Amino acid sequence: MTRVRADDYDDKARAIMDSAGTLFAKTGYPNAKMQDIANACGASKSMLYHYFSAKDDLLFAMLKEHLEQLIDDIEDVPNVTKDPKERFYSFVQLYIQKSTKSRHRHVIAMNDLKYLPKARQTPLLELESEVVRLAGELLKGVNPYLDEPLYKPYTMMLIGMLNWTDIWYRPSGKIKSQELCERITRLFLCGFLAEGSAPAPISP
Amino acid sequence: MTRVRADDYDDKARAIMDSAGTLFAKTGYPNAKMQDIANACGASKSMLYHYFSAKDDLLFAMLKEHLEQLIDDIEDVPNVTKDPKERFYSFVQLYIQKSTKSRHRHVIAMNDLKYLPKARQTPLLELESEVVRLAGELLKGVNPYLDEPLYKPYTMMLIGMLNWTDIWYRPSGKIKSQELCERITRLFLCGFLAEGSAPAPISP
DNA sequence: CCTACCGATCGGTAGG
DNA sequence: CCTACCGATCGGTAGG
Repeated sequence: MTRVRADDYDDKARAIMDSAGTLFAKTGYPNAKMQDIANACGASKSMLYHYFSAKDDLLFAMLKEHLEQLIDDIEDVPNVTKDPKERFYSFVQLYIQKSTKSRHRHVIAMNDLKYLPKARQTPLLELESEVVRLAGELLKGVNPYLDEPLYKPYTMMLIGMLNWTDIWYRPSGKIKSQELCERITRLFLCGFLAEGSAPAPISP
Repeated sequence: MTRVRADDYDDKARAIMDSAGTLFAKTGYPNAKMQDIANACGASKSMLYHYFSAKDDLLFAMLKEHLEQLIDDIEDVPNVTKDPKERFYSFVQLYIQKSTKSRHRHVIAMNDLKYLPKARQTPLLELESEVVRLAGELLKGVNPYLDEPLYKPYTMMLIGMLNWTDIWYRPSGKIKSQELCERITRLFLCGFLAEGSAPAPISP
C-alpha cells in the first residue's frame, strides 16, 4: 500500500494560495515574506514549503489557476446568449463582478508577473494573450466592419478600463456593480459602434 | 568664498533618475539593485549615494518630479483652448504622447509606490488625487449634466484606458499616436456625452 | 577645508 | 512542525 496524499491536500493548497493572494495584492510579491504568509495562514513556514517548494511556485500556481479560470469563463460567454451586445455585457460582468479572491489575483497578474523567472512568465503571458484574443473576438462580433488591425487597440482600451476598476472600484460603495457594468458597456459600445463603415446587414 | 555645489549637480541627479527610471520600469523597483543602477549610469555605487542618500529617496524624487510635471501640464490645458472637447483632447494627448522618460515614470508610479514607506507614499498619493480631480474637472466641462457622484467613475474609466496604453502601446508601431488620441477621444466622448439629461444649452 | 567621487566591506535580512 | 542555521544577496557606509 502506497501512502496517498492527504484527502484535504488540495483544499489546504488553495487556502494557502488565498492567504498569499491577499498579501501579494496588498504589499506586492517581493514585500510579502514567506513568514508573513505562514502567519496569515496560521501555519508554519515549513508547512508552506510542504505545499509549495518555492515562493515562485506559489505565485505561479496562483496565477495559472486564475488565468485558466478566467479563460474558461470567457469561453463560456457564447453559451449564455447569441446576441453580440449581450455577450459583450457578459464579458464586462466577468471582469467587474468578481470575487475578492479573483480581484486580488487579477491585480497580482498585472503587477507581479515580472518577479517570476522568464521561463515561468512565458506560459502565463500566453494565457494572457488568449484572454486578449477572446476579448477581440467578442468585439468583432459586435462590430465586424473595422479594419483588422484596429481590433487590438480597441480591445486594449476596453481591457484597460476594466483592469483599472481593480484599483479604484469598491463594490461596497455607492455604485452597485450592475450599474457600473451597464455604464461601461454603454460608454464603450456607443463609441465603438460609431467606428468604421457600418452598412445595415442584409438579412437572407 | 563658500564653495558651491557643482554646476552640473542637478543635471547629474537627473541623469541618474533617468537611468534608474528605465530600470525600475522594466524590472520593478525591488528587482533593481543599486549596483545595477550604477552600472546603467556608468558610475559607481558611491556616486549614486552622493546624489541620493537612499534608494527610497531616488524613487521618491523621481515620482514627485513626474507627478508635479504632469499636474503642471494638466493645469496648463485650459490656457490652450476654451472649447471643452478640445481641452479633453489635449488631456488625452498629455497621456499618450509622452516621452519615453515620462512613460517609464508613469508605469513606476502605478506599480512601485507601495514599496515606499507609508510616510513617503502619502504626499505622492495626494498628487495622484490631484491628477484625478483635475481630470474630473475637464469631464465636467464637457458634460455638466451628470449627478455629481458619477464623475468619479467616468474619470476612472478614462484614466484606466489611458494608463493601460503604457502597457501595450508602442508609438513605433502601425498606429500613430495622433490616431490613437483621436480614437480614444471619440470613443470616450461619444459614450460620455450620451449620459445624463442633456438639454440643449441656451445661448444668451 | 571642501566636494566629488572610488574600492572595499559591514551589518542585517530573507529564502530555503 | 519548530528552531537553528546556511549561502547568498543587497542597501548603505567608512577611509582616503
